[in-house]
Amino acid sequence: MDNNVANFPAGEESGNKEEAKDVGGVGGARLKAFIERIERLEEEKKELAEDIKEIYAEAKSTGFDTKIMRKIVSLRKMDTEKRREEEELLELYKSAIGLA
Amino acid sequence: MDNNVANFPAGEESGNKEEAKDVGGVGGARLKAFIERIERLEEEKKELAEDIKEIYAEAKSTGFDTKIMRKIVSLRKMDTEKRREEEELLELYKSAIGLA
Amino acid sequence: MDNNVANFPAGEESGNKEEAKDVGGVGGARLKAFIERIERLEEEKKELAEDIKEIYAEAKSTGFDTKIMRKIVSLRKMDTEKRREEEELLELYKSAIGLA
Amino acid sequence: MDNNVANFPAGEESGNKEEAKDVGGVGGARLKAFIERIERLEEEKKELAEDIKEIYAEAKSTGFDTKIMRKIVSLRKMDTEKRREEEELLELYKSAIGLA
DNA sequence: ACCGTGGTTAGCTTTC
DNA sequence: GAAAGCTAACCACGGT
Repeated sequence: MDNNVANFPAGEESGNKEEAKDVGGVGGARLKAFIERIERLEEEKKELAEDIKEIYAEAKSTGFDTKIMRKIVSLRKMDTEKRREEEELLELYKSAIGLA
Repeated sequence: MDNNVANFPAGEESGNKEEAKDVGGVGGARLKAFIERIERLEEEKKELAEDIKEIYAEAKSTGFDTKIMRKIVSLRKMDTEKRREEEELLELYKSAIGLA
Repeated sequence: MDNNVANFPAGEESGNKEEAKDVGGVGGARLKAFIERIERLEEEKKELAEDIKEIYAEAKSTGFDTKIMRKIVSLRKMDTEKRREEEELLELYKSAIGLA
Repeated sequence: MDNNVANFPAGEESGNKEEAKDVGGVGGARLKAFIERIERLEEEKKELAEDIKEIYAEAKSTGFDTKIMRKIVSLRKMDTEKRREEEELLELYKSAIGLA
């Protein structure tokens, strides 16, 4: 068994092998679509990262200490995560004692 | 309201240091605004990361090998970056010879 | 002898470059020493990881739910880290207002 | 007082479920012991990681390129693992032909 | 027994 | 040049 739909270099279009997994055919098209969607999202992600950087820069030019700001953001994130995990733990307890 | 790490202990308002950053005053409000903007963007960033994960999952369930896909995306990104750097270099050349 | 990835191709011993990092000479010996120290420590680290695994296994065979245990450990670690970060933040504040 | 995540909400002590895991009773003590053993080991693990970092730092200050060093360590590890797997395979062969 | 998921770790990038 | 945060590969575990 192999899921080699994604096999590439693929010279000739012909069905030179019954194992040929649609290289360059519709599978290739689908793959391309997937990859382009991913790339688009990664592009957006990168832009957000840059926006964040800019905010820090702006804050800094306003006189704030970015190191402190980062620490604050980090602590608040930890709070959030902690609460989330505590809720998960509670769920876990409940299912452990058959209260799920 | 909840965990206001961003609310300051804020001792004396006085300018005990000419670099004093307006602790607890209007500066606190501005800081809070900055931090919330940052948190919002980080939230969006996280969502995008999840979207990307989902696409990989979808592709996988279609039969594609995600490890290969990741490699492809990575390679294409390198191409992009390389091209971008080459263009920057070209700009540099142009400005160097007064064609900016 | 076996896998001497750390043994250098090392051509001429000569100082053909004043930046030369002593390739194949005494530098090689020092490098080897560094690498072996690292490998030893990584080995110990690996053993600790295995010990931890064993404890979880033992706990599991005693009837505990390891998933819950892992969550507890994780939460307690977060507490520790949070406290540490809060102290750092305090220091940061102090130095920011010139009380360092 | 500190963060006793490990203390249980612990409702009825009774065996309200035959699957009940002794919540809050002697099981709690055992659990606590397990968790503390784990935390101790993880602490040691962390210290080793720091030691390793220091060695890299020291090597760097001696003029070595840590990036290269990391690659070497990684390659040697692969060698080691490969050899180990080959030996396992050999053992397998031996037992297969009754030479175990 | 395998797959999928989540956690861990190491390496890279960027900041100070 | 050192330190930290972010990202991406890796691995181990639990569930099906």
